[in-house]
Amino acid sequence: MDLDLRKLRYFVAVADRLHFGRAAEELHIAQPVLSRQIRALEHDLGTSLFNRDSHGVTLTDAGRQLMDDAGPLLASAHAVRRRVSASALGSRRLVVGFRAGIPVIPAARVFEARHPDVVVDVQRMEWDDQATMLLDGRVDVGYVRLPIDETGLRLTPLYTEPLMAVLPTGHRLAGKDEVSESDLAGEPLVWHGDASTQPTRRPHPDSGLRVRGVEEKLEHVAAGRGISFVGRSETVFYSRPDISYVPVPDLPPAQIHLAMAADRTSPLADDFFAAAQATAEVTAECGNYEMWQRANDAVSRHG
Amino acid sequence: MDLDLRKLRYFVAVADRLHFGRAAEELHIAQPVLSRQIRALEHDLGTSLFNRDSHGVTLTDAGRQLMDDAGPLLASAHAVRRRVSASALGSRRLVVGFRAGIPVIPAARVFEARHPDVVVDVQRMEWDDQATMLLDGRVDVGYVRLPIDETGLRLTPLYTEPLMAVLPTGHRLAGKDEVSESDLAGEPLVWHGDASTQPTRRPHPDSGLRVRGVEEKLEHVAAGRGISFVGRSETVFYSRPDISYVPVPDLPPAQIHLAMAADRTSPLADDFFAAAQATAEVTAECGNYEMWQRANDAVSRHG
DNA sequence: TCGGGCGATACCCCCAAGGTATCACCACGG
DNA sequence: CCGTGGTGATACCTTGGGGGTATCGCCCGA
Repeated sequence: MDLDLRKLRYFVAVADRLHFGRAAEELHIAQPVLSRQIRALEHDLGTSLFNRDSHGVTLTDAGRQLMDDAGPLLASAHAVRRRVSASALGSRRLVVGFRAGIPVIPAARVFEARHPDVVVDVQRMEWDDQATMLLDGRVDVGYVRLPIDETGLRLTPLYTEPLMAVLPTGHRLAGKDEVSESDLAGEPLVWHGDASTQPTRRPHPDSGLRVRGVEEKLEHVAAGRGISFVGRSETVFYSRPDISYVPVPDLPPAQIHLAMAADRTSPLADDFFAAAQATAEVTAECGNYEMWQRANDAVSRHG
Repeated sequence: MDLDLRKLRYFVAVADRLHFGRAAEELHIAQPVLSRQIRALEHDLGTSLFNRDSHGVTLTDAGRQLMDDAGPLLASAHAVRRRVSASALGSRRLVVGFRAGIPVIPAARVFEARHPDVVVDVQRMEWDDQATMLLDGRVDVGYVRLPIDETGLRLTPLYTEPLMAVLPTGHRLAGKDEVSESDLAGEPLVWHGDASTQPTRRPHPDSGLRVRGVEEKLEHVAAGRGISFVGRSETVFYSRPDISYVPVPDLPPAQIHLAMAADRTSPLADDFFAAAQATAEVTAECGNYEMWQRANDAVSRHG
């Protein structure tokens, strides 16, 4: 009658590896049990999900369809459990996710003014888990950078910011007012999974270093292992003496969106949405290094 | 470990009725079983979901939260099962839902030109099930009318159409070129659940007749039991001699959106989206009675 | 031809979901 | 003040399914 989420989880494990033995090991159950559970799921759905050839295990059409759907469904179930647990503790709390460089403070202030009893908790996200964290309820609402798989999400554009090249301070282009993409054509690239900071197709997409967070990226660039790109706001919050940032005006700007799980209704999250949209200008301006300099200059002149 | 969807379904039954015995009856299980299952669910979630006072059963905060989330989750699970079954049959088929008066043909033609092997199936929806049908997979993509609860849905605006008053042919205003809302202020109203055709607040919202489909609405209006409103396109597809339609320019127009479940990824549905957006103009124009008259006149002149 | 890898089968145990009978509690009427 | 009916919880039984181990059947490569 009802879909069995345990079996679904087992199915995902097998479909990921296309190998019953290793999937069973991963799930900490015996292989025959897994075989039987998958058979039961197939019986339940009235169709076979795997082709068991002598050459190995492959997905059927139905299996592929189930694979597409299983992830979001399991994530939703996880999110439900998480939210119920949270509301059981009576916690008036909103978890806001953000990508590196995006300040949550402006919107949080406005939000907390309207909801003095709610604590805004922040949680940094990376390119490869921003969607998952929203879908499985680890964050209630998040500032995300495009591109993102918007399956199961509700996105609202907030603002854009220009991209900057990340160069070691000693680099030949380090002092320039701006560079073009072609100026950097020959440089080795420190890859970030986030395609928003991947300008155009490079000849060898798997050559060079792959990093996950900004700090690692900067570390590699500072060590001279390559160059990279970041959104302008990151230059404010991650400034270091051995790194230079140079605008690259001919690259399309990075898009910052606000996102939440599409299958939810939450007055708190809605109000945070409103607060974030109201403060989008301010939030964007926080990423403007010139603005901070002008402000600092004004203070020091008056000091 | 995993949420048990059967227990979740049981929970919804109890929460709907706030009565264990009747919920058990509805579920076709014995009442003690239901009590035990709910206890197990509460234990699993680590919190109580119901307050069992001597005065009856009420939801706790956690229970309310779970109630908000349970419906969409169960609908998603249902949708997954449905889609897997469909793809098991190898059926290249896309089910398009539509509200009364909205022609699917223009978009379907464009879509079928690109996917000759896919059959476009159509399914009429009413105001009260349009969201559910999209969420539980009975339709893959749908033309919906606002307002709609967009939880779990992805909406794209297509076009708007003016509202028309529905009057019996003998009505004092039946022949007019247009009427204003105030002209109709005293008339009894045939209520449609769909608020898109409910102009402003009426003094007694539960007075008068309540209907579900257009045909029933027209039947009542024709019988002189009241007046009503519809989108302009419905006047084309539901024209009858005993009913007159009169434009009401001072009412805000009805909004037609295209919708699909947000937790899905489907190339077929995406292509239908594209086709529907490309043919939005034509689709809207199909609802223009004047256009059809001009076309008919041209044919008869030439015939 | 034979051994190794892999999924399926056979056969156990045990827990949980289903059932029935009954209890505990409370509101309410006589 | 005491039955009485309604409601959820408890006790106890049966059964199906999820967990395990041992083993088979099959195919492939040495």
